[in-house]
Amino acid sequence: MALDKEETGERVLAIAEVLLNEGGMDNLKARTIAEQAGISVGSVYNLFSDLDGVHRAVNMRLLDRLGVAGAAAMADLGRRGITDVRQRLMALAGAYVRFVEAHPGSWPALLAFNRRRPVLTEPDVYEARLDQLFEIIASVLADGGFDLDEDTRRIAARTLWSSVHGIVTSGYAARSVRRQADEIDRQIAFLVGVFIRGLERGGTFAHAGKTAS
Amino acid sequence: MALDKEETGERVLAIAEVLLNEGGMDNLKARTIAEQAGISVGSVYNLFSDLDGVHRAVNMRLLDRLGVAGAAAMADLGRRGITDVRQRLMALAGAYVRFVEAHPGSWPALLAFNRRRPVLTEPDVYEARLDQLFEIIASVLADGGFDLDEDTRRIAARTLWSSVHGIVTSGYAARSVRRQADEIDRQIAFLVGVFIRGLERGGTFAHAGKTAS
DNA sequence: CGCACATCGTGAACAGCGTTCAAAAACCTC
DNA sequence: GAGGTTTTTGAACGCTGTTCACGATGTGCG
Repeated sequence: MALDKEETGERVLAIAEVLLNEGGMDNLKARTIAEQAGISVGSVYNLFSDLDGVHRAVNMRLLDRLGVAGAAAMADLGRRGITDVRQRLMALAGAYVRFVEAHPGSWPALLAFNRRRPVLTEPDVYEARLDQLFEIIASVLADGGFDLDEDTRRIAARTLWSSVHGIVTSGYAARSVRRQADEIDRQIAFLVGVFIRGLERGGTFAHAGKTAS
Repeated sequence: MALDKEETGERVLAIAEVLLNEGGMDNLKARTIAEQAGISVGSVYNLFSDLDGVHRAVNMRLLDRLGVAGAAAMADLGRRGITDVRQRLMALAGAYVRFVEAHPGSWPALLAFNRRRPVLTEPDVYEARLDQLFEIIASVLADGGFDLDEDTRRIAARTLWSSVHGIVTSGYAARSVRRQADEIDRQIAFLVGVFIRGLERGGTFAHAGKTAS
């Protein structure tokens, strides 16, 4: 008819993302996509192998957008001449919080998706996009004058990311909706504060992970 | 027949947990439960309102077991006369890691379940069980000689929990299966180390969560 | 014991889902 | 326009959660 294959694919992805965002994973239905895109069910399976394929593609877009958000937050601070480590880390965390808030259904769906398909979905692509974020965090830490070797910086960056991620996801699974934002902000501020203080003290962090048997 | 209602319910829950643990949420099917429990599909709906109801009940058992695991880890250390904060926090984190490893399907299913049903499932019961864990962490912090007021201790405990939780969940969604355990252990050790150092420095942690607009 | 009533277990039936695939339509190429 | 190729279609299949009339099973009472 009018649109070529790629264009229709983009439209399907846009529709799929809205569906995911509004109703979570359960809301991503082949028939709904087809109807809203003005194509038949079969055509959806012509463009993508699976509904999982559609979901994967949406997830890629989300990860890209998250990377852009993080880089933009850093660029913004750079433009304003802010180099304070705390402010930069808080800005990154804030960018993540805003990103999650802007994607209330599709981001949880991404997390649930990864949980459902353990390692079957080549994680290379996923991890590559996440590495971009780790790089940003690591570079902030590198500029903080903490005297960390590269390996420690790598662990520190990933630990920070995982922690913020945990705070946000635990926070949104918590009780009242009103207190969520407050609780998340406080925990993030606390985490960043403690983290910076801890790093400033220097010393080695290489302790074996083994715990009581 | 032979078993009374409650007993059959327990059997259903045991079967449901095995199903969840082996195949995740998708593996919890009414017909499978009925077949394995030797009852009819309708009877499942007689014992529980929904499949969600079954899942909720399984989740309660999991949370109880997690609480027991945490308390047991503390009791073990107490029995051995270990009062070092680092060791106690590492033991708690280790207990959580082992718990997640022991429930490779049902624990992710619990997390995904909470994500799917935002606040509809009265969170009171969930939160009450989690509060038990926060209490344990907070009491460890209280014994650490950190000079924290109660509110700060509360935030610190929840932040620690959320962070460890984030590390574990991010870790198991990562690339190679072999490196997962190592990466998780290293991040946890790093987090606990930095946290303790940061707390030891004292000072106030009350910074507004507001970031760059 | 017999009868009425309540309770409970049953599985066929329904609506909805992801996915497939023979056929139809559309599109090329000569 | 004919012949061949590609794309689109939607009916059909097997599976899912959930329901509900029906029959079985218990329970209380005269």
